[in-house]
Amino acid sequence: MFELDFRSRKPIYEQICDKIKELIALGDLKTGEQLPAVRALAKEIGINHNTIQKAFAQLEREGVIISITGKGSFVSGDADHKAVFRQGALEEIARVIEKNLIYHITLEEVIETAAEVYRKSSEGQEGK
Amino acid sequence: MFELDFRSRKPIYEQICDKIKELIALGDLKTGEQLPAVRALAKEIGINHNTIQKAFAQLEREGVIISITGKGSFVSGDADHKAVFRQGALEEIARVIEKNLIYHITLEEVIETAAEVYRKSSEGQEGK
DNA sequence: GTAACTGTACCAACTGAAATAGTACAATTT
DNA sequence: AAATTGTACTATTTCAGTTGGTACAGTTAC
Repeated sequence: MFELDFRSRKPIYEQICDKIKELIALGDLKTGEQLPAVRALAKEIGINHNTIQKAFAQLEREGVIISITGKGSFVSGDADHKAVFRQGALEEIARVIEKNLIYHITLEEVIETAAEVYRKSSEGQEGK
Repeated sequence: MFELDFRSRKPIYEQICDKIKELIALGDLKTGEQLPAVRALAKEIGINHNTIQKAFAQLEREGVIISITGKGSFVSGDADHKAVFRQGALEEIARVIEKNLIYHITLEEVIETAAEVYRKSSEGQEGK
Protein backbone atom coordinates (compact mmCIF):
# COMPACT_ATOMS: atom_id res chain seq x y z
CA MET A 1 0.00 0.00 0.00
CA PHE A 2 2.90 2.34 0.63
CA GLU A 3 6.29 3.06 -0.76
CA LEU A 4 8.19 5.41 1.50
CA ASP A 5 11.57 7.05 1.16
CA PHE A 6 13.24 6.82 4.52
CA ARG A 7 16.15 8.94 3.34
CA SER A 8 14.00 11.80 2.14
CA ARG A 9 14.10 15.19 3.78
CA LYS A 10 10.31 14.99 3.96
CA PRO A 11 9.28 13.30 7.24
CA ILE A 12 7.69 9.88 7.04
CA TYR A 13 4.44 11.06 8.57
CA GLU A 14 4.09 13.67 5.84
CA GLN A 15 4.81 11.14 3.16
CA ILE A 16 2.01 9.03 4.61
CA CYS A 17 -0.35 12.00 4.49
CA ASP A 18 0.51 12.50 0.83
CA LYS A 19 0.00 8.84 0.02
CA ILE A 20 -3.42 8.75 1.64
CA LYS A 21 -4.50 11.82 -0.28
CA GLU A 22 -3.15 10.24 -3.41
CA LEU A 23 -5.21 7.09 -2.85
CA ILE A 24 -8.30 9.20 -2.31
CA ALA A 25 -7.62 11.23 -5.43
CA LEU A 26 -7.19 8.05 -7.43
CA GLY A 27 -10.45 6.66 -6.10
CA ASP A 28 -8.74 3.75 -4.38
CA LEU A 29 -10.10 5.12 -1.12
CA LYS A 30 -13.69 6.29 -1.36
CA THR A 31 -15.71 8.60 0.83
CA GLY A 32 -16.68 6.86 4.06
CA GLU A 33 -14.31 4.00 3.48
CA GLN A 34 -12.35 2.76 6.47
CA LEU A 35 -8.60 3.18 6.59
CA PRO A 36 -6.27 0.52 7.97
CA ALA A 37 -5.94 0.53 11.74
CA VAL A 38 -3.11 2.59 13.17
CA ARG A 39 -1.21 -0.35 14.60
CA ALA A 40 -1.89 -2.66 11.67
CA LEU A 41 -0.65 -0.10 9.17
CA ALA A 42 2.40 0.62 11.29
CA LYS A 43 3.24 -3.06 11.41
CA GLU A 44 2.72 -3.46 7.68
CA ILE A 45 5.00 -0.56 6.82
CA GLY A 46 7.43 -1.47 9.54
CA ILE A 47 7.37 1.77 11.49
CA ASN A 48 6.17 2.88 14.88
CA HIS A 49 2.46 3.34 15.46
CA ASN A 50 3.07 6.81 16.81
CA THR A 51 4.24 7.91 13.40
CA ILE A 52 1.02 6.69 11.79
CA GLN A 53 -0.91 8.39 14.53
CA LYS A 54 0.86 11.64 13.77
CA ALA A 55 -0.06 11.37 10.09
CA PHE A 56 -3.69 10.54 10.82
CA ALA A 57 -3.97 13.41 13.29
CA GLN A 58 -2.68 15.72 10.61
CA LEU A 59 -5.13 14.38 8.05
CA GLU A 60 -7.98 14.85 10.48
CA ARG A 61 -6.91 18.44 11.11
CA GLU A 62 -7.05 18.97 7.35
CA GLY A 63 -10.54 17.45 7.22
CA VAL A 64 -9.45 14.60 4.97
CA ILE A 65 -10.34 11.83 7.39
CA ILE A 66 -12.36 11.36 10.55
CA SER A 67 -11.12 9.19 13.39
CA ILE A 68 -13.36 7.73 16.07
CA THR A 69 -11.99 5.96 19.10
CA GLY A 70 -13.07 2.33 19.09
CA LYS A 71 -14.34 2.40 15.52
CA GLY A 72 -11.54 3.48 13.26
CA SER A 73 -10.55 6.14 10.74
CA PHE A 74 -12.65 6.92 7.70
CA VAL A 75 -12.40 9.05 4.60
CA SER A 76 -14.27 12.23 5.34
CA GLY A 77 -17.45 12.78 3.38
CA ASP A 78 -18.16 16.46 3.81
CA ALA A 79 -15.97 17.63 0.93
CA ASP A 80 -15.20 16.86 -2.65
CA HIS A 81 -11.71 15.60 -1.98
CA LYS A 82 -10.71 15.36 -5.59
CA ALA A 83 -11.59 18.99 -6.27
CA VAL A 84 -9.71 20.13 -3.20
CA PHE A 85 -6.63 18.11 -4.09
CA ARG A 86 -6.71 19.36 -7.68
CA GLN A 87 -6.87 22.90 -6.42
CA GLY A 88 -3.97 22.25 -4.08
CA ALA A 89 -1.98 20.77 -6.94
CA LEU A 90 -2.52 23.84 -9.11
CA GLU A 91 -1.56 26.09 -6.24
CA GLU A 92 1.68 24.21 -5.75
CA ILE A 93 2.48 24.57 -9.42
CA ALA A 94 1.72 28.28 -9.25
CA ARG A 95 4.06 28.67 -6.30
CA VAL A 96 6.94 26.99 -8.10
CA ILE A 97 6.48 29.09 -11.21
CA GLU A 98 6.32 32.23 -9.12
CA LYS A 99 9.46 31.30 -7.24
CA ASN A 100 11.34 30.85 -10.49
CA LEU A 101 10.22 34.06 -12.15
CA ILE A 102 13.49 35.62 -10.97
CA TYR A 103 15.26 33.59 -13.62
CA HIS A 104 13.28 35.36 -16.30
CA ILE A 105 11.66 32.34 -17.82
CA THR A 106 8.84 33.26 -20.15
CA LEU A 107 5.24 32.11 -20.10
CA GLU A 108 5.86 30.44 -23.43
CA GLU A 109 8.70 28.41 -21.98
CA VAL A 110 6.56 27.31 -19.07
CA ILE A 111 3.75 26.29 -21.40
CA GLU A 112 6.16 24.37 -23.59
CA THR A 113 7.59 22.66 -20.50
CA ALA A 114 4.13 21.69 -19.33
CA ALA A 115 3.15 20.44 -22.76
CA GLU A 116 6.28 18.30 -22.82
CA VAL A 117 5.36 16.73 -19.50
CA TYR A 118 1.93 15.81 -20.83
CA ARG A 119 3.41 14.52 -24.07
CA LYS A 120 5.75 12.17 -22.24
CA SER A 121 2.98 11.17 -19.86
CA SER A 122 0.62 10.14 -22.63
CA GLU A 123 3.40 8.25 -24.38
CA GLY A 124 3.85 6.12 -21.32
CA GLN A 125 0.14 5.31 -21.19
CA GLU A 126 -0.71 4.53 -24.79
CA GLY A 127 -3.55 2.10 -25.10
CA LYS A 128 -4.50 2.44 -21.47
CA MET B 1 22.41 41.22 0.89
CA PHE B 2 20.47 38.34 2.34
CA GLU B 3 17.10 37.65 3.79
CA LEU B 4 16.97 34.21 5.36
CA ASP B 5 14.15 32.28 6.93
CA PHE B 6 15.55 30.67 10.04
CA ARG B 7 12.31 28.79 10.63
CA SER B 8 12.23 27.21 7.20
CA ARG B 9 12.61 23.50 6.70
CA LYS B 10 15.23 24.33 4.10
CA PRO B 11 18.65 24.53 5.76
CA ILE B 12 20.32 27.92 5.97
CA TYR B 13 23.27 26.84 3.86
CA GLU B 14 20.93 25.85 1.05
CA GLN B 15 19.08 29.14 1.28
CA ILE B 16 22.42 30.87 0.88
CA CYS B 17 23.18 28.80 -2.20
CA ASP B 18 19.86 29.82 -3.68
CA LYS B 19 20.43 33.48 -2.91
CA ILE B 20 23.84 33.50 -4.54
CA LYS B 21 22.45 31.87 -7.66
CA GLU B 22 19.66 34.39 -7.63
CA LEU B 23 22.11 37.29 -7.48
CA ILE B 24 24.04 35.82 -10.38
CA ALA B 25 20.86 35.28 -12.39
CA LEU B 26 19.84 38.86 -11.74
CA GLY B 27 23.23 40.14 -12.85
CA ASP B 28 24.04 41.58 -9.45
CA LEU B 29 26.99 39.22 -9.33
CA LYS B 30 28.87 39.03 -12.59
CA THR B 31 31.27 36.44 -13.93
CA GLY B 32 34.64 36.70 -12.21
CA GLU B 33 33.32 39.00 -9.53
CA GLN B 34 34.52 38.35 -6.00
CA LEU B 35 32.09 37.21 -3.36
CA PRO B 36 32.16 38.45 0.22
CA ALA B 37 34.68 36.69 2.42
CA VAL B 38 33.42 33.70 4.36
CA ARG B 39 33.87 35.26 7.78
CA ALA B 40 32.71 38.70 6.73
CA LEU B 41 29.49 37.35 5.24
CA ALA B 42 28.92 35.17 8.28
CA LYS B 43 29.28 38.17 10.55
CA GLU B 44 27.00 40.30 8.38
CA ILE B 45 24.24 37.70 8.36
CA GLY B 46 24.83 36.79 11.97
CA ILE B 47 25.56 33.11 11.53
CA ASN B 48 28.56 30.87 11.95
CA HIS B 49 31.31 30.92 9.34
CA ASN B 50 31.11 27.16 9.00
CA THR B 51 27.61 27.49 7.60
CA ILE B 52 28.79 29.91 4.92
CA GLN B 53 31.68 27.59 4.19
CA LYS B 54 29.26 24.74 3.69
CA ALA B 55 27.22 26.79 1.22
CA PHE B 56 30.30 27.91 -0.71
CA ALA B 57 31.64 24.37 -0.88
CA GLN B 58 28.29 23.27 -2.30
CA LEU B 59 28.34 26.07 -4.89
CA GLU B 60 31.86 25.14 -5.92
CA ARG B 61 30.82 21.52 -6.34
CA GLU B 62 28.05 22.77 -8.64
CA GLY B 63 30.55 24.82 -10.61
CA VAL B 64 28.87 28.10 -9.75
CA ILE B 65 31.83 29.64 -7.96
CA ILE B 66 35.55 29.02 -7.60
CA SER B 67 37.29 29.40 -4.25
CA ILE B 68 41.01 29.93 -3.88
CA THR B 69 42.70 29.84 -0.51
CA GLY B 70 44.22 33.20 0.25
CA LYS B 71 42.47 35.01 -2.59
CA GLY B 72 38.77 34.54 -2.17
CA SER B 73 35.68 33.14 -3.90
CA PHE B 74 34.66 34.22 -7.36
CA VAL B 75 31.76 33.70 -9.71
CA SER B 76 32.80 30.97 -12.10
CA GLY B 77 33.29 32.00 -15.70
CA ASP B 78 33.25 28.74 -17.58
CA ALA B 79 29.48 28.57 -18.02
CA ASP B 80 26.55 30.70 -18.95
CA HIS B 81 25.05 30.77 -15.50
CA LYS B 82 21.80 32.38 -16.52
CA ALA B 83 21.07 29.71 -19.11
CA VAL B 84 21.89 26.96 -16.63
CA PHE B 85 19.68 28.45 -13.96
CA ARG B 86 16.82 28.97 -16.39
CA GLN B 87 17.09 25.36 -17.44
CA GLY B 88 17.09 24.26 -13.80
CA ALA B 89 14.03 26.38 -13.14
CA LEU B 90 12.12 24.79 -16.00
CA GLU B 91 13.13 21.34 -14.83
CA GLU B 92 11.87 22.06 -11.35
CA ILE B 93 8.54 23.20 -12.77
CA ALA B 94 8.36 20.07 -14.88
CA ARG B 95 8.97 17.89 -11.83
CA VAL B 96 6.18 19.52 -9.87
CA ILE B 97 3.71 19.20 -12.71
CA GLU B 98 4.68 15.58 -13.17
CA LYS B 99 4.25 14.86 -9.48
CA ASN B 100 0.76 16.30 -9.54
CA LEU B 101 -0.45 14.48 -12.63
CA ILE B 102 -1.99 11.89 -10.31
CA TYR B 103 -4.63 14.45 -9.45
CA HIS B 104 -5.76 14.51 -13.07
CA ILE B 105 -5.19 18.17 -13.71
CA THR B 106 -5.32 19.03 -17.37
CA LEU B 107 -2.73 20.78 -19.49
CA GLU B 108 -5.24 23.58 -20.01
CA GLU B 109 -5.54 24.07 -16.26
CA VAL B 110 -1.78 24.21 -15.88
CA ILE B 111 -1.49 26.75 -18.68
CA GLU B 112 -4.24 28.87 -17.16
CA THR B 113 -2.50 28.68 -13.79
CA ALA B 114 0.79 29.75 -15.33
CA ALA B 115 -0.86 32.57 -17.24
CA GLU B 116 -2.43 33.78 -14.02
CA VAL B 117 0.96 33.89 -12.31
CA TYR B 118 2.36 36.01 -15.12
CA ARG B 119 -0.70 38.23 -15.10
CA LYS B 120 -0.32 38.96 -11.41
CA SER B 121 3.41 39.40 -11.79
CA SER B 122 3.11 42.03 -14.51
CA GLU B 123 0.44 43.83 -12.51
CA GLY B 124 2.89 44.27 -9.69
CA GLN B 125 5.51 45.73 -12.01
CA GLU B 126 3.53 48.17 -14.13
CA GLY B 127 5.61 51.06 -15.28
CA LYS B 128 8.85 49.38 -14.36
C1' DG C 1 59.39 39.60 6.70
C1' DT C 2 55.35 40.05 9.05
C1' DA C 3 50.81 41.26 9.80
C1' DA C 4 46.32 40.80 8.07
C1' DC C 5 43.55 38.79 5.19
C1' DT C 6 41.87 34.71 2.34
C1' DG C 7 39.79 29.60 2.18
C1' DT C 8 39.90 25.20 4.47
C1' DA C 9 39.87 21.59 8.00
C1' DC C 10 38.98 19.77 12.22
C1' DC C 11 36.48 18.67 16.55
C1' DA C 12 33.43 19.08 20.41
C1' DA C 13 29.02 20.61 21.73
C1' DC C 14 24.34 21.98 21.31
C1' DT C 15 19.68 22.04 19.23
C1' DG C 16 15.32 20.60 17.48
C1' DA C 17 12.45 17.67 14.84
C1' DA C 18 11.52 13.06 13.83
C1' DA C 19 11.07 8.57 15.11
C1' DT C 20 11.09 4.76 18.41
C1' DA C 21 9.63 2.01 22.47
C1' DG C 22 6.56 1.07 25.88
C1' DT C 23 2.62 1.65 28.49
C1' DA C 24 -1.97 3.06 29.57
C1' DC C 25 -6.82 4.35 28.95
C1' DA C 26 -11.42 5.13 26.87
C1' DA C 27 -14.73 3.69 23.43
C1' DT C 28 -16.49 0.20 20.29
C1' DT C 29 -17.05 -4.28 18.40
C1' DT C 30 -17.54 -9.20 18.62
C1' DA D 1 -15.29 -10.41 28.88
C1' DA D 2 -11.93 -10.22 25.17
C1' DA D 3 -10.20 -8.03 21.31
C1' DT D 4 -9.88 -4.11 18.60
C1' DT D 5 -10.21 0.73 17.85
C1' DG D 6 -8.04 5.72 18.46
C1' DT D 7 -5.61 8.49 21.73
C1' DA D 8 -2.25 10.13 25.24
C1' DC D 9 1.93 10.42 27.61
C1' DT D 10 6.78 9.90 28.84
C1' DA D 11 11.40 8.59 28.07
C1' DT D 12 14.86 7.67 24.80
C1' DT D 13 17.25 7.62 20.54
C1' DT D 14 18.77 9.42 16.23
C1' DC D 15 20.35 12.61 12.96
C1' DA D 16 21.11 16.83 10.30
C1' DG D 17 22.01 21.37 11.02
C1' DT D 18 24.33 24.72 13.42
C1' DT D 19 27.49 26.74 16.59
C1' DG D 20 32.04 27.86 18.75
C1' DG D 21 36.69 27.51 18.79
C1' DT D 22 41.01 26.53 17.03
C1' DA D 23 44.42 25.67 13.60
C1' DC D 24 46.79 25.71 9.18
C1' DA D 25 48.03 26.95 4.35
C1' DG D 26 48.13 30.33 0.73
C1' DT D 27 47.82 35.40 -0.71
C1' DT D 28 48.02 40.31 -0.22
C1' DA D 29 49.60 44.66 1.66
C1' DC D 30 52.75 47.25 4.25
